[in-house]
Amino acid sequence: MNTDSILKNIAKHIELNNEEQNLFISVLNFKKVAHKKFILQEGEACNYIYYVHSGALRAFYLDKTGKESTIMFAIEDWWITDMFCFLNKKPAMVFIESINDCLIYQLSKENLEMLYIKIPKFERFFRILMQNAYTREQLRVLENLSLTAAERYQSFLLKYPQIAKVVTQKQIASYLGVTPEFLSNIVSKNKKSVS
Amino acid sequence: MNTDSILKNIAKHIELNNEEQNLFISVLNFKKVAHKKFILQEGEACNYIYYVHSGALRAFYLDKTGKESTIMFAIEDWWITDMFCFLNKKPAMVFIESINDCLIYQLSKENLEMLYIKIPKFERFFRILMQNAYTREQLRVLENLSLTAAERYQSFLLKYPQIAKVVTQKQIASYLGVTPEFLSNIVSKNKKSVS
DNA sequence: CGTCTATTTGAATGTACTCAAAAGCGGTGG
DNA sequence: CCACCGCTTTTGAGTACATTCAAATAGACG
Repeated sequence: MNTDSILKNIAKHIELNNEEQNLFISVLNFKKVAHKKFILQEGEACNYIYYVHSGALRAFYLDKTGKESTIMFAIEDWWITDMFCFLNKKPAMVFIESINDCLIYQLSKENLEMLYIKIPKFERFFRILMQNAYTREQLRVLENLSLTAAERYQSFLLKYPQIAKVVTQKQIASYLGVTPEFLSNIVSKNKKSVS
Repeated sequence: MNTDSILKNIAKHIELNNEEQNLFISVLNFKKVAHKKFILQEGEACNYIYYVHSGALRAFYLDKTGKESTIMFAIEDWWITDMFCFLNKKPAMVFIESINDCLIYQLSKENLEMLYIKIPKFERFFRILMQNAYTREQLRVLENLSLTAAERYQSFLLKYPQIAKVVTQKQIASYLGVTPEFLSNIVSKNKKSVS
C-alpha cells in the first residue's frame, strides 16, 4: 500500500511535515475494487471522498426512464464523490462504478473535518480542488450550450485522451449527452473525413 | 456605503473579529454600475472577483457566430467573476454586464491572496464558496444532460424565482441553451395548459 | 463455444433551430 | 405627451440535428 502518489497529489498545493503526513495517512482507508463494482449506489449515505490510486471510476445518474447520464470519470490521481450529497449528508443521487480494477483511498467526512481543524492547510488544498472542479464544470456547461455533439466529442478527446482509452463509446455518449447510436454516427463520419 | 451585507455574507461561514473585518473592508473597492454597463469584457485582464450588494449582473460567452451563452446570473448577495481567468491570470473569455443599476464591491486577486495569508479563515470561506459553485454547476450539467428544454425552464423558475423577475426571456433562453423563439414556444404552451 | 453487451446501420420520428415577419414594449427626444 | 426607434417576444413555415426502434454485426468474457 503505497501512499506516495496521494502524498504527491497533496504536495501539488500544500506542504505537510512528517507528522502531518502521518496524521493524514492514518485517516485514509485503502480499498481494492474489482472491475464493475459499485463503491456508491443511489440512495446510500455518501460518507466518503475517494482518491483513485490506480484504475478508473465513473459517476452516473440514472433517471426514471432508465437513462444513464455520466457526471464524471475519475482516473489515476483524481478525486471523486457525489460532492453535493457528501457535503450535505444527503442520500447519494448517483452511482459510482469501477470501470476496471482499482486501488483507491477513501476519506470520511468526519476525518476530513478533523483535518480542517488540526491541519488548516487542508482548507487551502480543498479550496484549490474545488476551484478546479468548479471551473471545469463551468467550461463543460459552456460547451454543452455552445457546441454541437461532434464538437463536444472532439473536445473530450483532446481534453481527456487517457480517459478515452479506458471507457466505452457508450459511456462517452452518456457523458456528452447524446445516444450511443448518434455518437457511433459521429465517429464513423469522422473516420471517413480523415481517410 | 454600507458594508453590512457583505460582512453578513462572510459571517455565513467564518467569524471575523473587528480587526479582521477592518482589514477585509479596507481592501474592497466600492463601485456604482449603471444599467447595461460592462464590468468585464472578453480579452481584458480579469483581476477582480465581484460581490453584488444590489442590482443584477450577467456573465455570458459570445461565440464566433455571434451567439450568446449565459454562464451565470448574479443578484444581491452573490459573488461573480470569470473564475477560470481570474484564478489563472488569463484574459477573460466572457463578458459581465449589468442588468440594472448595481452597487458592487470588487476584490483584487492580489488582495485576496493577501487575505489568505493574513487571515487563513478566508481559505475556508472561499473553499465553501467554491464547493457550492461546483455542486451547482454539476447539477446544471446533469439537468442539461437529462432534462428537456421545457423541464429545464421549470427547474430554473423554481430554483431562481428572484432572477427570473429581473432578466429577459431571451437571457433565460441563452442560460438554458435554447433559442429565444423556442423558449417563447415553451412559455406559451405552459400558459395554455394552465388555463 | 456461447452469452452478453457494445457498436453499427438504417428508417421513421421528434425536438429544437433558422429565417422571416408581425406585434408588443420601453425609453428617448422633439 | 406623443411618435418613433430599437429590442424583445410571438408566430409560423421549412429544415437540421438528434432520438427511437429494430435488426445485424462485432467484441469481450467466462
